[in-house]
Amino acid sequence: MRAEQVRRKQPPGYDRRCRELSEEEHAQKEAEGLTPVVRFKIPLVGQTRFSDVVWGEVKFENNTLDDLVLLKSDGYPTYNLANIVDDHKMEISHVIRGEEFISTTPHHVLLYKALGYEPPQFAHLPRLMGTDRSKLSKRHGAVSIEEFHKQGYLPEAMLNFLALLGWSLDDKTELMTRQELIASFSLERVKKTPASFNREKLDWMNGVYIRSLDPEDFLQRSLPFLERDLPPEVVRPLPVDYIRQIMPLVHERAKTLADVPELTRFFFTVQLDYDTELLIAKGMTVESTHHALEVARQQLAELPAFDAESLEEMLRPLAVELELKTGQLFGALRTAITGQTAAPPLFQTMAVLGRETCLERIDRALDRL
RNA sequence: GGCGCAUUCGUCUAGCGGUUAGGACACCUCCCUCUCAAGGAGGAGAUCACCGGUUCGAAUCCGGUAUGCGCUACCA
Repeated sequence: MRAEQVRRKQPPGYDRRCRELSEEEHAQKEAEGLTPVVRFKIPLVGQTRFSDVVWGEVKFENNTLDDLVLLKSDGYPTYNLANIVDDHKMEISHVIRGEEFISTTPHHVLLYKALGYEPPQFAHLPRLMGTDRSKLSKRHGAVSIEEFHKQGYLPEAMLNFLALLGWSLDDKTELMTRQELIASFSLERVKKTPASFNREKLDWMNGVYIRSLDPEDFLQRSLPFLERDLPPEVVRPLPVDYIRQIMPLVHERAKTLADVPELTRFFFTVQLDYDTELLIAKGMTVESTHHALEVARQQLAELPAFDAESLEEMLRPLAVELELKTGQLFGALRTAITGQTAAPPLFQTMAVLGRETCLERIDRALDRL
């Protein structure tokens, strides 16, 4: 019947053919072996209205409502019936659910009344959509909260971000703690328009929350990600005391906890893999780079204390001595020592890595040139 | 097809009759600076989907159009 209606471009739905069966007709159908369902006889005229915290006063014409099934042919109640009875028995005061239920709400209201129940307060929330305005689904952008956790997002950042989907406090407040959220959230300020996920903004917000973590907390939360994502050749268990020295160097550089392994990888791997070209800073040649690294290597080997401060006190004058810009000398050293052109501050990085490792890496860079 | 809802900078949004249409992300410039970040200071970016109407005055109220979305099960 349904297919037929669609084909004829008729509104699909129950045609009420059995709404007014007589006793005889009823008996006859049963004699034919038909197992009936029980439907809700919706009033044919008038309108049903209810007030929704988000939607305001909502009004539906009764003649657009169809006679929904209350009891299935197997005798079990449908969701629509069970839902109402259950909510009533549980003394539910507020029904807060997705906007897609707004259309069936008048049926529910009518049912509450038919059963002599007092309808609860309704609040229909806007749907969440993907960045491209498409519906969020498992195969399209949407991920479970566990998935976000795996991707390195902090629970407190997620809570803050999610709260802002479909709701806002005012025209400027964005960052709110859990307590502030609890204190200021209100259904009245929830909007009807579908909210959509802005991943870039989530990344930014997560970064804000990561930076607000105290060092030890950041370390503890990062550990599982390091265990999971650092290359397999890095020996486990990971040296926590060593990591404790590394973490402050990448703390403000991580947008997610999942970034941490990538940002710190060179602290753990023995073999650095990089393009030799990267050693040669702008305005320099193979020769000048080789010379600079050689002199630096020699002085580093003799430096009394290998800490960040001493390193800086030694390397800055060296740049002048070599007639190089600091960026040129430091750039060459950075690539030699980290294998990257973008990395945490050089002196602190060197201090954490230690003299032996730094010298080895410079030697290896010299071999390449 | 029917019913309902929505449409404001690139993006997420504030706004509920009178605002220079506010904020955030992203972007650009400058400062800081050994790179990258972070931080600071600026900048650009919106004829408020379109067409009418009401009003002294409309992003805000009312029609219509367009587009998008939801619902339209013997599923929950």
